[in-house]
Amino acid sequence: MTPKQPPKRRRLPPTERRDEILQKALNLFAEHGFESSTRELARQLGITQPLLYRYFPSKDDLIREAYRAVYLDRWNIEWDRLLCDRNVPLEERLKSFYASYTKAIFTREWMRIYLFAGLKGADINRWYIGLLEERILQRIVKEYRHLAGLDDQTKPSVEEIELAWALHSGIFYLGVREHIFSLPPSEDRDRTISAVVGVFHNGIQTYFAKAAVPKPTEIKAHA
Amino acid sequence: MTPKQPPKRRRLPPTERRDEILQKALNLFAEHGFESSTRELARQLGITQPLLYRYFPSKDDLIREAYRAVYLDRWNIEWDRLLCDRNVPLEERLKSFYASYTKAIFTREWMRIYLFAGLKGADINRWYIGLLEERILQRIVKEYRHLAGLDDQTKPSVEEIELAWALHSGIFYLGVREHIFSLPPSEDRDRTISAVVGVFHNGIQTYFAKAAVPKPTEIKAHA
DNA sequence: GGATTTATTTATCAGTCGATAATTGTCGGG
DNA sequence: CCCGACAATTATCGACTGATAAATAAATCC
Repeated sequence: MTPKQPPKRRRLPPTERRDEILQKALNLFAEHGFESSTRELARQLGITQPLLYRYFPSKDDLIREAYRAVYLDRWNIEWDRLLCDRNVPLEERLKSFYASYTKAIFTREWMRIYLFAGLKGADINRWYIGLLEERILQRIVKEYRHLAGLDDQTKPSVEEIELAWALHSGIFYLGVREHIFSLPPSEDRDRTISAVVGVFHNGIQTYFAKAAVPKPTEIKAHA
Repeated sequence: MTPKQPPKRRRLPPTERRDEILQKALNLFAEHGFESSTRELARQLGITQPLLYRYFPSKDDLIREAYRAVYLDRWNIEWDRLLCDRNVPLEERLKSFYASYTKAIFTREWMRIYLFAGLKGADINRWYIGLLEERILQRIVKEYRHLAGLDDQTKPSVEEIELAWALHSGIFYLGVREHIFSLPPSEDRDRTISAVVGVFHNGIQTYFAKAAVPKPTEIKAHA
């Protein structure tokens, strides 16, 4: 037998302890918001509350680190490249992008911290939305303009971006329903995404067809 | 001159005071969440904190009243009737429904309390979503089935409801962007709604057309 | 106009919050 | 084996939380 009792104090290398704290803080913030107490956090970690202050100067710093872990570390730089690959049909590109995107962000931590931060007014949130518009939504519009035989270099109009937003939020809200409102998750998310993208794809082409170079008798479909 | 000073104590009839408190509580909860302190609430009302407890037995009761004011009092019973009126083209019905719906709920109070409540896990939230599915989303699906010449009596499939959800959230998220993420509001909301509904309308008809009674030469879509 | 009612205030309690200073105990290097 | 480094603890502060009981003052009634 090993009579050696586990020591009352578990002494860890600093980086390890720090990671442990951050991870648990992420869980806690996601579950109960940023007003979660440092004492509850310490309790769940099996440590004392003042120890937190050895690794994070203040609770606000801990919150900022939580933001970073959620927003920065989960953005896949492949996404916008994937959307541009014109060797693949656009509808298919969108389906696989949203399959990948939702796989990355449809977690309890990401979804809930994203909304808690939004309600709190954290400006990192507006920054993220800017990134989204620039890298994803504008790209989607440009690809559809190209598909419709329109100029795809000019900046998308406000209305076009709004349409891309509608597609995006239609899919994003699947995660909201699951993780914010605690409704049962979709049985087959990719299939749902497929259907939603499909409907959008058909509808948006009609939309752009109306705006296309008007030939008196016919409208060109696609190149 | 009227030398009569306003009395140090403003004595109000109970119902009036109660309404005043509830209204300010709504503002405060919407802005900073339900952890807003009763002292801050009293301060903004120009009264002392213990007075609140004469009108609401506890803070939780005050929160529940806030829910009620947001969820119950803003549901327009005309909405589902409006969606059924087959004298009006469906696309137009949807546009005017969403113009009316967003006019009712796109307020800072409604939007933010809705999401705060969701994150808190309030079950009144799931109840509201149930209402939405039953009265709005199912109705929309039925109307499109009817339009496509399909049976509109059978319960909508999961996928059909998901498509209605996608439309709904696409529009709902306009309010999220404005009131949760503090982005500038749409310049012309009704116009945006029009475009979104339009795209959906065109897309969904293609979707249902595929499911319609198949002509001999056509091939049925995804089996 | 004095008594009664009751809306409102003052005073206060027991917990909890984030944060700091001083103390303790575990581990690795000599 | 002991000692220094430092991870982790204990003790504590002042501010704030929701809530209660008792005192006060404004309106109403006779």
